[in-house]
Amino acid sequence: MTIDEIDRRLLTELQKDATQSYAVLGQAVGLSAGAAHERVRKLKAAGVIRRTTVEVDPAAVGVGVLAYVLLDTDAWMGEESTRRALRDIAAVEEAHIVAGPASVLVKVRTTSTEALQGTLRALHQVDGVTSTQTVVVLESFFERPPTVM
Amino acid sequence: MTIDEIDRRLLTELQKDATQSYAVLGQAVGLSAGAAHERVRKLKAAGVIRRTTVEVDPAAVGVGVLAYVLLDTDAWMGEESTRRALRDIAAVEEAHIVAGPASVLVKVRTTSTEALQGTLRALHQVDGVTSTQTVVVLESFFERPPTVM
DNA sequence: AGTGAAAACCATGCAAT
DNA sequence: ATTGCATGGTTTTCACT
Repeated sequence: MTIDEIDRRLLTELQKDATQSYAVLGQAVGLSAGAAHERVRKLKAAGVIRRTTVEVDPAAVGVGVLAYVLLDTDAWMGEESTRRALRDIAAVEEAHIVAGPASVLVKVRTTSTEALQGTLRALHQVDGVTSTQTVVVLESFFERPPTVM
Repeated sequence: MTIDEIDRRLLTELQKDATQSYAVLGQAVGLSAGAAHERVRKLKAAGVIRRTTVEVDPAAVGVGVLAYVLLDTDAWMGEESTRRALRDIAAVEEAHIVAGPASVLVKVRTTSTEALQGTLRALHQVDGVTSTQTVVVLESFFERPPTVM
């Protein structure tokens, strides 16, 4: 799908607040409500907008500990089984195959440092994982949606 | 704010799809539409729900390169000026103060590896930053919202 | 806190351009 | 592809429980 400047502005507006009416949204980008609606419909159909969701305060729902864990491995981790194993660990919020010394990077959120330890144990038990390096977050400056280029 | 089991289920439902009507949402948790609405209103007022937003496919909007960068520093980075300097770099999606060898971890998304290089230069120019270690993502397994505990 | 209903508002579909 | 309008559905409010 081809995205123009108006689409980009619509996406940025919706990232800020997806509860806006199409009338307001259209005004923000210089379009009628109907036209704004039609463009957003197409952005959803094309998968540019994956879903409408709520951003939850992690600490408020009991997951106040954040850490990034590098997984060193002795096997190729690009298989579906690896993906599933990581997805089944609820504390794992992101998982990426990375270039460089370690081969997998995961973002982990837990209720406590004790629970973090439990998650590290679970990560060690994933097939192919030989060791882990953990970076614990002390304070988050910000987490925001990707910039729409 | 105190969050009970019904709130947790509402939050999980809304993370999956925030366009659901309160009638459907209420049914999913065994509540009337009015009661579901009132609970969601309180969750928003208390800041448990930070905002309603759209999840955009990064590649579709031109930011297909993802990397994590560890910043080594020779000064305390917990100041507002540091926060601002990092926030002003559009490619920086997350920034955290971390324990361990490096003191700041940032998540970066760019249009190309050339643009990534430009972002690394910008990060080097932030006050206190002495060196950077970059981990480039080759493939993302998944990125999902935090689990509501 | 939850229910049920009324009123205002908005999304959605369509005819016209 | 955008506009303006009609309609059905949804949010929002309120009196009652």
